[in-house]
Amino acid sequence: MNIGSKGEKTRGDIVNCAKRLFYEQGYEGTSFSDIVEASGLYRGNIYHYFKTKDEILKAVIGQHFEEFNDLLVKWDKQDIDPREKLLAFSTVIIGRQGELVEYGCPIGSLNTELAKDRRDLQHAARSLFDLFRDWLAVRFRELGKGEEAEALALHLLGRAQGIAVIAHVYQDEALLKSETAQLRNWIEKL
Amino acid sequence: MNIGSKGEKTRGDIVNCAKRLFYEQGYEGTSFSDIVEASGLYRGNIYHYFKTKDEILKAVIGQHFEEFNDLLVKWDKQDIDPREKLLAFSTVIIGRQGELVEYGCPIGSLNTELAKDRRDLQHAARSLFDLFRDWLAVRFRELGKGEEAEALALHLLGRAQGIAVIAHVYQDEALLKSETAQLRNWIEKL
DNA sequence: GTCTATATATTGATAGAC
DNA sequence: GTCTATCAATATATAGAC
Repeated sequence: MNIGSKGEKTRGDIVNCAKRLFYEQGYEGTSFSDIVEASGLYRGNIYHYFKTKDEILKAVIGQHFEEFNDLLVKWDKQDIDPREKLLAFSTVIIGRQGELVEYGCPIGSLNTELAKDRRDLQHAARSLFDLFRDWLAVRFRELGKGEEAEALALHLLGRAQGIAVIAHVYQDEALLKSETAQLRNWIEKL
Repeated sequence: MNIGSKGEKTRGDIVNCAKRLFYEQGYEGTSFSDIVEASGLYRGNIYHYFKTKDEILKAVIGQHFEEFNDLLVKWDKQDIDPREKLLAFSTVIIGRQGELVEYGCPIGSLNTELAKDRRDLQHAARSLFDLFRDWLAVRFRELGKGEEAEALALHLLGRAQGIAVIAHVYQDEALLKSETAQLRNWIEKL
């Protein structure tokens, strides 16, 4: 398949469509027919690009990974100190407030769903956590945290996940903001 | 239906069976046939007690509520100071370490799943969060936290959820323990 | 209250004409 | 690469004899 071909566009349309549906309805909660309807394509057409629904999910996870990675690379190119980068991370949480409150954290909720009964797919989804964990650990090392860096990265990830879960469960934007402010305060005092 | 009748036992068997399956496989991930097989009952027999699968889930949520409530009442009857009670709460998190690492927090993962596309059922599941939130708020008020009490209760709930998500995603008991120790430390310094 | 048989819709997936 | 038709399995749910 050539770059810029029609096929590549169609494939990308399928992935972006599925990415939104999986986020809003969950993976199991989204049927193949949902993807057919939302994309406006024909069933057979989608199966031409992806042999199974699982393959679509893997492509969706790859798409998430690319987007988040681009964001992290963008921050790294900016000449700001590590603490500012950590604060930028904490801001991502409330970046799309409405979406997070309505559908939860796209990474956390996907992993939580898949870890129940599709651990094979969860291993793929976990790569999204790894991406942030590794990036955060480097930032903490730059802050002089040395051996603590890895633990601090996981701690920060956990704090962010906890905030996302509670804000999602209670559909509460104010709670999301106040908890995020506390997290930013924790970063600033480090 | 009379107390102690055979029907009540059968009904209880169905609920306990479904409770375990919903926890281990998720609600959507558990089929009616799974409940039939695991309980050893006949399809029609189960439908005799519950009109729909949703009704089974509501009964399961009620069962969770009763068990957690009994636990909180038990703690309240013990003559220990509020801080000790908060520490007891933090210990519940690691109470069944293996289970939490393997299947996640039963309350959090259920709410996260249902919030995606079954918000009606999630409202029922949220009552489990409310149970702990209210109990924690009273404990913080007893600690003299006044108006902060409600926010502290939600903060602690979020911290616990974050720890559960990360420990579950990474299947890491050591992480669960170290993060819980940090949380206990936070409580002791309050 | 127990047990069997079946209805009906939806699922993910395939075959093959164009 | 597009489009239609359909498959086999599984889902929840129901009817009704015993």
